[in-house]
Amino acid sequence: QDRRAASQGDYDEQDRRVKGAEVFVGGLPRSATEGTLREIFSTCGEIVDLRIMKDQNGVSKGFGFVRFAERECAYIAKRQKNGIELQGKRLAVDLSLDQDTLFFGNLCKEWSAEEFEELIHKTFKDVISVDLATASNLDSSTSKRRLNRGFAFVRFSSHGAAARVLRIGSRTDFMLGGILHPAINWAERESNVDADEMAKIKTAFVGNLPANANEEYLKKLFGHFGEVIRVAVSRKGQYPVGFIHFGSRSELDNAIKEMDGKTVSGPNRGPSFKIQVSVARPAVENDNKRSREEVKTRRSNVSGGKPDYSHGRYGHDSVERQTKAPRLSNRVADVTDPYEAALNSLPSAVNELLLRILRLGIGSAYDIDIHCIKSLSELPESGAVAVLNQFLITGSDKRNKGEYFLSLIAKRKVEAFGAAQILQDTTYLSRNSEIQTKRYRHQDYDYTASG
DNA sequence: GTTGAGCGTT
Repeated sequence: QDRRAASQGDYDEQDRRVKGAEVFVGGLPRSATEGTLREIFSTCGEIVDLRIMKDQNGVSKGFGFVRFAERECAYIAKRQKNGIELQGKRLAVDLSLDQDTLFFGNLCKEWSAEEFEELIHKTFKDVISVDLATASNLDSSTSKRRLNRGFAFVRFSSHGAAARVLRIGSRTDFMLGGILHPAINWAERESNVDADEMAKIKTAFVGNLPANANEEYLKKLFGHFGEVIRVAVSRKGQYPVGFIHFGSRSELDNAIKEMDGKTVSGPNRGPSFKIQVSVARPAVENDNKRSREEVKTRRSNVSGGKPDYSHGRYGHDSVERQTKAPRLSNRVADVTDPYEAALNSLPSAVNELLLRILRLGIGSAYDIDIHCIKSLSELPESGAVAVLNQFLITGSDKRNKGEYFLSLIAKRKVEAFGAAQILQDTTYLSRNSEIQTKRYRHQDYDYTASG
């Protein structure tokens, strides 16, 4: 047990060291194994972790990840291996997105940013940053204490650290600050569902069910938590999953608290299993039936607008999401206005985000002046999107918004510049040969250990 | 061909 604790600690150390050192490998032939990957990439530097993603049946999905001991190795891997052929297929090698940020929803709106940050630091380790969505001017009419918007983004020192928190935090008894069960997810995997809507969800998602679980069985299990309006079992996947519609949110919260992670006996006193209960994801509304025009009007009439779950740190939000996102503006473009022209010259995703910030009053055209926009346009689209998302969340309570906006841009530019330097730096080639001759003991880390 | 688990029907 001590050894396990120690190795967990080492793992965290390792995690931190190798940040940014992972490559994504796409275009793998189905037959390629992890051994194949290792063979290919071991010439780039020391590999500390590598995996090929597979479906439930263990069939390769055709892509994988290789994590190196050093960041430089990832660049080398990209240079050396991107586009090479493997069994007739062209490999795609790029720096991995290496997600390390979690979305926290269903938070207590009374928490101040400071309180929440402290709470997060007390509850989890390896926290890098905490961004609680603060109120924009939505509630400016009320004189009472400013409420937060009920969601936050928390960044961790590594994917592994974030994944552990996701595991722990989506479990059971897990109550943040002892009072609520937060909705935790990977930050950029979420769609455009607003936090208020999320808090209204009264449906439980029930997972890890045995194959013979049915509606009746679930009804018996969950009936006494309150009013059960409807129970549904879906058998689309290889195991069934359940949905329990409760009469109120508190009944749902209680059911999660009591049931998630519990060992229960299966249907007809079948073998027992660990049931998993969580807040269901919001049902996807199908916009197809509704005309685009209707959507536009409906959305633009919502005063204040709604927060967006997509953190967009990497600015490559799915096209699907982009097309679903409310198309802004009944604005009449005035092309003679240089400010308007600068706005229009931005990529559409950037333009929309910026318009949203202006519309929500998180920043004004006075704060985000034409200089800011020019500076923003010098960033790659993904960087600009990231800056705007960051501003969207943290900008509203900043004193000098224009300065803050520019500082976010500057940070991005330094990052971009730094990366370019690394790529052009020839010294890493000689370092590479050093790395190759060094022999490290490869350690297998226990991903399943739950701190 | 960007994961890390799983999310449907009235």
